[in-house]
Amino acid sequence: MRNGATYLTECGLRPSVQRLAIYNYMVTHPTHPTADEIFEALRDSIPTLSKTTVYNTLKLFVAHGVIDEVFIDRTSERFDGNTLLHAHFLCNCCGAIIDTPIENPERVNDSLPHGASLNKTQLLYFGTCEKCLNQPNNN
Amino acid sequence: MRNGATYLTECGLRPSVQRLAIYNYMVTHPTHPTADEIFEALRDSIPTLSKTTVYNTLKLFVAHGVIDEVFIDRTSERFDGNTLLHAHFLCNCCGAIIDTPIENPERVNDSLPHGASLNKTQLLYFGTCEKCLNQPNNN
DNA sequence: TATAAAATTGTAACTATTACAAATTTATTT
DNA sequence: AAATAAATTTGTAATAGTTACAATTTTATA
Repeated sequence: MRNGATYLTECGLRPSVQRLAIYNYMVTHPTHPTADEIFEALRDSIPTLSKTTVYNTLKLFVAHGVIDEVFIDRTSERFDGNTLLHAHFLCNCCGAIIDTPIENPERVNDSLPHGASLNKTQLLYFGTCEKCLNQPNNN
Repeated sequence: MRNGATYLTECGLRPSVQRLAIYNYMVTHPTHPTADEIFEALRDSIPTLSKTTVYNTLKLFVAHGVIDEVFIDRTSERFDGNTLLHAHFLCNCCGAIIDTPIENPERVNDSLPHGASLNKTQLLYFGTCEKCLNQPNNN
């Protein structure tokens, strides 16, 4: 596992206590957490932590390519410590966001508009996950 | 072009003046408008129109499959009168949302999680459109 | 025509996010 | 080491999109 402080420094960001905690939370929780979830998770270990800091830091991380934002949930911003290309599946039943590898990554950007330059691709699926399908109550 | 009133009726929705106006706006404006844009565009012809009605109607349309919601813009809900599978490109420069055909539609759902059932797919691109690339000021 | 159901409306509330200025921490210079 | 400057964090208040809700209006049914 990559050293967080070193990595933030490499990305041009000073590895403050808050930034490091947020970064470490992201890489150890591949659950696409919201700012509020991160804030609640870290406030015990950093009692002075402000929610504004969490928002600012996440935005800063996205701007520096440290993390990604996933647009799969309109109710809250969701962040992803894994910046490598992969697809996301949102289960409409349990709300889980599941990562999946993209089967044909060399083809996923074939549908760009003519002449456009590309910064980011998101392949999003919405449906019901296997677990929920096997729980008869939920259907 | 499909008759709006007939289509709404087929979808189990009463074709009120408001619903018909919103539906007609959607099919004649493939710009992925927000609720507010639709409200502003229709308030002249329907002076009593309420923004709540626009929101409610759009949500109702989505629930009945009359239109889709596109998750490409986190600042506002964006709606799409074209419910056939296609990709979306958001230009970070001018804000335009461009439709593109999906080149290999038979492969776009290959990356589903194991055992999951699929309701909807969204293939989103973010970048700079050809027009903005050709305007040196913006780069 | 009377009654019931559906749809619309306006206001107020809600929630996620951002703006901003003050306070704190960290780095740099003297 | 002390003083100064820069960067970061913090808390509060504001913003904006969306929703809840109850009242009103419209449409359908009896």
